[in-house]
Amino acid sequence: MATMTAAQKREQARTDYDAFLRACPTNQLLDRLSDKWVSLVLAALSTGPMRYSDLSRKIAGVSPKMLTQTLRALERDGLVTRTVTPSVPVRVDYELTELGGSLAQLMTAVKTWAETHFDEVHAAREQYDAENA
Amino acid sequence: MATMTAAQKREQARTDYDAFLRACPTNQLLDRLSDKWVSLVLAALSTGPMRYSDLSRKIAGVSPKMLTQTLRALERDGLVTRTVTPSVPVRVDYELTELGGSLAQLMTAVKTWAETHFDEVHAAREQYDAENA
DNA sequence: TGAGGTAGGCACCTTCAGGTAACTACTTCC
DNA sequence: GGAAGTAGTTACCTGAAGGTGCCTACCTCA
Repeated sequence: MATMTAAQKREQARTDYDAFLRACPTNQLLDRLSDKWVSLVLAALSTGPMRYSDLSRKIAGVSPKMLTQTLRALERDGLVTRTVTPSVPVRVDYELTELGGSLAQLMTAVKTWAETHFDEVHAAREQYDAENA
Repeated sequence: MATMTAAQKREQARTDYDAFLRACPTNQLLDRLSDKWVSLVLAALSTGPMRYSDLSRKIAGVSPKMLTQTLRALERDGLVTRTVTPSVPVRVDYELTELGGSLAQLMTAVKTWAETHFDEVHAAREQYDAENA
């Protein structure tokens, strides 16, 4: 029948919306940026190329698993390059591509916003918390 | 003793870094933006004020729980205002503040980047997947 | 000779964010 | 009179992300 319960309609809408979101480039990029480690790796590499172990030291606290996973994802998206030098202890260098560099600039814009407006957000929070004591 | 195993040093570094990240305004903002529903609510409200039920319809698929949670967080950070009109079915309007508007503009910058570079990212992915077949 | 570095891979395990369902209290529409 | 809307709240539950530990294989330094 043509009639659906509200729950059924919501379910249908949810499925459609999920598909829409997965196809949306903005959403996909946000998924990338939102990754805790992606932003840190981008920031670390923005000063120049780095080796795997340099990264793991600079980004203290990252597990080898997540570092590898993050780097692979960035490499797949063409944001970093991975260069293997087959010397005796193998040496692997990671470097931002031009595309990766432009994304890092975007991150800088976010950073700038955060720094200039942080006081306002902080003040709003204190006020809100005080009012809803 | 002054000597620590590598694992202990990693653990220590992780704890320190976590504290550092929680204090970092950029990271806090990224946590906000990275929230799936926050970005959608911001986008929805950028066209003008909306009622609770309008939002839940426009952002199809959001559960009432998450919508409330998201709106409360945004209100707390001073990014949206919540106005209750005590008419007979109570009416609640949500609207972006000036601060929220500036954040929405930042989101627009992200959107623009995503749209202009999506093809490059997509091409890089296809190439990567082809090479690592 | 064994401890640590270099660049990860693999499998298990836990946690918690977010979804689901049910409820409020009052109203209007069919 | 019951179904649906308005604006949520509360309790419960699951799935997937991410952390931990253990492994390779070769090298160097003390």
